[in-house]
Order: sequence, then structure tokens, then C-alpha cells
Amino acid sequence: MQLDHVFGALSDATRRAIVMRLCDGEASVGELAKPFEMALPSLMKHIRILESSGLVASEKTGRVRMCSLRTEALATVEVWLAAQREIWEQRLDRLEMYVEKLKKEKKSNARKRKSK
Amino acid sequence: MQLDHVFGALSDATRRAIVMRLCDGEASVGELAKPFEMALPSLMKHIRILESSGLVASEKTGRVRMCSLRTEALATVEVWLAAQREIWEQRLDRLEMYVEKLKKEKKSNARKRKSK
DNA sequence: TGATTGGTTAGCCATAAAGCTAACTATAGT
DNA sequence: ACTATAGTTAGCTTTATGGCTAACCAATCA
Repeated sequence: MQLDHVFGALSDATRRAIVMRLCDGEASVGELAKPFEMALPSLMKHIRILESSGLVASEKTGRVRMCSLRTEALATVEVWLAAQREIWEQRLDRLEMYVEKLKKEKKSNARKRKSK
Repeated sequence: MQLDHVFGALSDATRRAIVMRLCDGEASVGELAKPFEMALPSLMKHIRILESSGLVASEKTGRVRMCSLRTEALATVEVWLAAQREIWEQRLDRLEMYVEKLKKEKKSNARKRKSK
């Protein structure tokens, strides 16, 4: 399961809505389709995309296919984002130090200028 | 800034690489382009997409455009994911309770069967 | 001022995405 | 057996995406 596909899957409002719906418990394709003004085949495509991204699993029993969330994929994305933010925050810390340094230099410049 | 666009922006490996590079500090368009075997205009498109998603900001001074990260967007996505996961975990808790219930029922059925 | 550098615009192409309808399969209910 | 239900397949359209080249500004630098 790749980041590309998970992010791609979540970049569509319909699919995010499906994910949100599935957070609330399993659902059949038909149940998932109800809230949307969309032909079934179109919705099925979304479900397939969600499946191939690893976000959703489904199993057919009889004539109904039940879909459920696989949260490992969600977790993967969270991990990636958190990692980026961490690096960023470290960088902000360094920036802060740099700004402090600049302030000090400014002060010393001011002193120099005064004393000139 | 909408979730659609942020997820969409992050669904491309090139753009994620740019974001990762920018975690490490500001960079000009040229600097960003170097690691990629890609014509400049193509890379510029990615930068624009990142900008319109709110993930990146840029400012042109002289003839060079500096790009930087705007982490609010990253945070937005993290919040969304965390919210989904929370709902999901609550659901798992409920599921666990349900499974416990099933177990008990099974036991009582077993007892019934034995006593039959 | 003339050449170089750094970015931008315009326009093209191939492929993928998101939707549709119509026709089909397979299970369940009567 | 017949009909209704639940998905599925196939095939079409429109629009978006990701890439390219070529030509074009606009700042520096020599």
C-alpha cells in the first residue's frame, strides 16, 4: 500500500464521505450509495479505488458486498504527516535560534552606530 | 484551503518530495528543481498546485522565487485523520463490547446444548 | 549594452479520473 | 419458475493531470 494511492483516494470528497460512513461501522455497497446522487457503477468505482488504496476491505456473501475500513492505511498517512511536521518543527526551533542571533547582532550594530 | 486540494497535492510523489525538501528550509524554484529529472515548467506546475492547496507559499524578489512551507494545511489534514481514527477507535471499542457479548452468549448456548 | 540566469507563458500530447447509460449475472423471495 | 434485488461489466464522454518543447520576459553580471 502506497502513500500515493492513499492520498489520492482521500482527495475526493465522495470517497472521504464513504470513509467517514465506514468509521461508523460496516456497510453494503447499496447502503453506501444511498446518500449520494450518483449511479451505482460510479460509486462502485470509488469503492474499488478505496480498496486498491488499502483503506477499505470488502467481502461478498450471497449477493451483497459488505465494506469495512482498514485503518492501517489511515495510520500510515498520519505517520507520514506527523514525521513531516516534526522535521518542520525542529526547523522552526533552529529558525528561532537564528532569529535570536540576528536580534543580538542588531543590538550590537546599534551600539556600534551609537558609538560612531 | 480545502481538504480536497491538500490531499490531492500530497497524492503525487514529486510534490511530497518538494514538501519534504521544504521541511528543511526555504528554497528557490531552481533549487527545488535540481533533484528532479523534469523540465522546469513541469516542476512549476507542481509548485503552483502546492501553493493553491495552501501547503506552500512563495514570494518573488528580483528574479528568484523563494518557496516555503505553510504547515497549517498539513495540520488540517492531520486533524481530519486523527478525527477519523478516533471515531474508528470508539467504534472498535463498541465492537469489542459486542464481541464480549457474543462470547457470553456462546457460552450460555454451549451450556444449554450440554444441558439438553 | 549584451549575454546569462531564473522563471514564466503558451500550447501540445497521452493518460487517467469521474461521471453516465445500458445490458448482464447471480442470489433471494413468492 | 418468475420476479425483484444487488452488484457488475462494458463502453462512452468530458475534464483534469503530468509531462514536454519552444519562445518569451526580466533581472544580474561582465
